[in-house]
Amino acid sequence: MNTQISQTEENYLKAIFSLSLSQNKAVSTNSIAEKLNTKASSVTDMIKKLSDKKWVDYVKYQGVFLTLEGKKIAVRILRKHRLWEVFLVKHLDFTWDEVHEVAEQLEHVKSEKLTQQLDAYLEYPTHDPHGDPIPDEDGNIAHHKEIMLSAISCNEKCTIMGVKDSSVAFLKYLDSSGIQLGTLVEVVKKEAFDQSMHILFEGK
Amino acid sequence: MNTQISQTEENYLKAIFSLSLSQNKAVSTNSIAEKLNTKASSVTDMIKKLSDKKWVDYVKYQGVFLTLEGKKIAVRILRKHRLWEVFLVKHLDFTWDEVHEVAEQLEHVKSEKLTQQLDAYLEYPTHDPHGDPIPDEDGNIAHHKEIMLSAISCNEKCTIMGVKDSSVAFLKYLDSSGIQLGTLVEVVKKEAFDQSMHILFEGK
DNA sequence: ATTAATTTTTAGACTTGTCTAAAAATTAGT
DNA sequence: ACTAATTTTTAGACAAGTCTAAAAATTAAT
Repeated sequence: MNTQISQTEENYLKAIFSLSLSQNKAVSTNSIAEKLNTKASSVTDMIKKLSDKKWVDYVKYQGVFLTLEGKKIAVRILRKHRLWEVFLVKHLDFTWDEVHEVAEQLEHVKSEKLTQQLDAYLEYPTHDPHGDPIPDEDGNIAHHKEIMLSAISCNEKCTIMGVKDSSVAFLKYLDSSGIQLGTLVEVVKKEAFDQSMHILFEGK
Repeated sequence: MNTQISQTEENYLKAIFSLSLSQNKAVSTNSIAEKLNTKASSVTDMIKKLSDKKWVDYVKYQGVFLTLEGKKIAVRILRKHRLWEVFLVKHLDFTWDEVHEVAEQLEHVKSEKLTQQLDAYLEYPTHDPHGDPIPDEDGNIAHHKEIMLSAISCNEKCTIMGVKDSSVAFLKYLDSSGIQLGTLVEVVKKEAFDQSMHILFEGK
């Protein structure tokens, strides 16, 4: 019996974890397939393996939930991913829109010591460059209740703590607009017809 | 046609490169199998693929040579491996006998920018923690002619620049003896019958 | 409550990388 | 030079992960 987890398995657990955060129902086969750019049939096959290994609870046609063990694994990978992102930005001059694909590779490197030492070296960061919280060694994730900018009403002020859409294009757009994490923003005007908004920050 | 190189292919090229350094004949199927802890039949299969991709010149029953392109790839991996080793020792408190297996994983991370920035961050190191030279961006490898300690005659002094046997056990033995890279050593006595030697350093 | 649309699963096939066992080629020994 | 030992290759099989096409189950719609 193969006792070592594969990168593919890790990616599935990570995807399932992330999908289960935004809902409290079982995660559907299709949503996983979409997230991982693969086919539903491939997902079904993999789900069976993950289920055999007791990392997900699976009921045919109903989708999956992560088990406690599955969640632990997913969080560990998330932790590594975000620590590496911090490293890349803080020490290797990466911009926040460049880190993702490299961190996707680095997160699979297996070494307890590496993760711990990296964490210490970075001085135990609590958030990654996108403002997302970094799980600690025991898997605890600090999360402050975030409010979508779109939910802010007129003339309110707030600080950008993180971004929901981490696509390279969107991050680049924010950069070019001069908006960074921590930027204080004020909603000035909202167009009723398309929900686009005019915001004010640092005088612009 | 698959244009991206796999980790397995990278490991084969690296193995072939390292084997071709210690000889100037074609690298044999068996020696590769031994190095990679696999079977000769698997090596034959892989060699055919590498040959199709023009990374090795292969003549049946004669073994392989790396092509220029194959050598380039191998050297790039070696460079990454050794840069990561420096990082692990310099910044993450790894000892030189711990770095190898982690570097084996990190060396496969694909990002030009990552390698370049890491190199810059480490201030362009020329040697890894074992004293082996780090290829530069163009693949040039600095090598000073090293002399085996066993070739030193009585009462001569020399400085340890690198180690040939990088096995964990041997490195730990050196550590526990207090011998490090750069240690000045003097050969005091050589036993004629088994070539074992008594050496003196820093008073011991 | 049946039919229609969608989602999920199964069945069979393909790729990568591996293995064992047997055949072919090379090298070594006398 | 001819047999023996070794090395290398071939043939066929297997595991992981993926795909397409078709079948089964679920959900939606009238």
